[in-house]
Amino acid sequence: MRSYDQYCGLARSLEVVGDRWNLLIVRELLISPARYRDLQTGLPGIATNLLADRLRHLEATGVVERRLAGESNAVEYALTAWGAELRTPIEGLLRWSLPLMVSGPKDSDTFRPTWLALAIPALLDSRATARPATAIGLDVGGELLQLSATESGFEVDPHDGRPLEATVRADPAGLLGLAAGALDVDTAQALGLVDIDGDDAIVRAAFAC
Amino acid sequence: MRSYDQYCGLARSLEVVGDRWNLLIVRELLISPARYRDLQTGLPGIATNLLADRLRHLEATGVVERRLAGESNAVEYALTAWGAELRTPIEGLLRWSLPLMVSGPKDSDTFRPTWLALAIPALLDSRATARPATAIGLDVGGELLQLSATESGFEVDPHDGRPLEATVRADPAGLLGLAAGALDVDTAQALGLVDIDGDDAIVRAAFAC
DNA sequence: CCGCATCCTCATGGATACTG
DNA sequence: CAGTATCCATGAGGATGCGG
Repeated sequence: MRSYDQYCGLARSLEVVGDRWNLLIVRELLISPARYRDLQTGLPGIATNLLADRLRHLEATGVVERRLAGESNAVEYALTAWGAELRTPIEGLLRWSLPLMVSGPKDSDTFRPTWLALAIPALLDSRATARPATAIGLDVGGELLQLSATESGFEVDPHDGRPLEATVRADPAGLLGLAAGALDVDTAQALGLVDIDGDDAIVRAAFAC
Repeated sequence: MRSYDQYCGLARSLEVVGDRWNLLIVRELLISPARYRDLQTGLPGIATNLLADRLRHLEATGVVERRLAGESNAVEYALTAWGAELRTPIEGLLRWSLPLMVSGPKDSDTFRPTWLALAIPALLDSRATARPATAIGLDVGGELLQLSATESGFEVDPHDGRPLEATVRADPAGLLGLAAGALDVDTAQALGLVDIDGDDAIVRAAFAC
C-alpha cells in the first residue's frame, strides 16, 4: 500500500489493513488461528503470492503473529492483541452490510459456515437485551455450529459435542435475517428458510432478544 | 473492485467501500457534504480520474448522492442515510489507529484540522461517562474548531462565533492523546503540546470524562 | 474557474508453475 | 506444506485537455 501521507487515523489504519484481502485475512484469524493452507482454503480466490505478501505485511505492522506450533513446528498465524481489536470495526462493517446480504448468495458465491461465527454475534449483540442461557445447534450447509450466550455476548463456534437444546437447519440468508431481527421465526419457517428440531421456544427466545 | 465472490458481509462491504480512497471520500462527506473541488483539496494526492471514478461507484452502490445545490445548480456530493451509517465502523478504525497516531505526523504528512471532527468524538465517546455542557475552542493549525457536548455525544464543528468557555491551542497529536485519555491536561501542558486560554478547569472536565 | 475525460506510464494484482 | 518465481492483465498516478 502506497502511503496516503495524511495525519489521519483512518488513513493510517488503511495503510495497514486497507489493501485488498487484508481484512479478509483478519476475518479468518478472528475465527481462529490458522495455517497457511487453512487461509488459502478459507479465502477462495486469493493468489498464493498475495497471501504470502499480505501475511508478511501484517506481521511487519504488528497485526499478525507468525509462530511455530504443535509437534511438527508447523507454521501458524494468529492475531496479536492489537490485531484482534479489529473485531469492533469489522463487526461494524458486518452490520452495515446487511442490506447487501438479504438478497442471498449469488451463484458464483462461495459460502463457509464458519463466517457466521463473526456475523451472527455482531448482529445479535447489537440488539441484545435479555440473554437466555442457550446452546443451539446451527446446521447450515451441512456443517454443525453452536450458538451460545456468554456474559460478554453471543458466540458461534464449531459444535463441541455437548448436548444442544435445539437445532436449526437453516439457509445462510435466513439465519442472518433472524439474527438481524429482520425476520421472525414463524416467517422464516413459513418461507422454508429454517427447520427447527426440538423445542422451538428456545430458538425463539434466542433470536428474539 | 473485482468481486470476492464470497457470501460474507465483510467481503460484500469491501466490494462497495474497500477500494483505495473510498473510505477517505466517505470521511470527507461525513464531515460535511462537499463539491468536487472540495474533495480534491480534502484528499491530497488523489488523481482526478480516480475521484470521478470512485464517486460514480459510490453513487451507483447507494453510498453517495449527487445533487445540484445552491443558486448556480452547483454539483454537490453527500452521503445517503445508509452511507452515513459508515460512521460506526470508521470510528472503530479511528480508535484502532491510536497506536499509529501517537508518534505524530511525518514530515511528508498533510494535516487538516477538520479531520479531528471525526477523531475527537470517536475517542471521547468511547470513554464518556459524565458530559459537561461545554463549548471549547480548539485552535489547531491556525484553524478554530469548536468542541461541544450534546445529548448523543461529542461534536467538533467549525467555530460558529458563539462565545467559548475556554480555548485550547494544541498540537494535533497532543489533542488526540487528550481525547484518548492517554495524556492528561497537566502532562500535555508540561510538554508544551497544549496551551489553554481561559479557565482550564473547563478543559480538564471535558477531557477527563 | 469547475467538473470531469483522455492519455500515458508504471506499480500492483492475478493466475499458474515451480521449489526447498 | 509453505511458500517463490514468472508472466500477463488491470489499476493507480500524473499531466493535460476541454466543454460549460
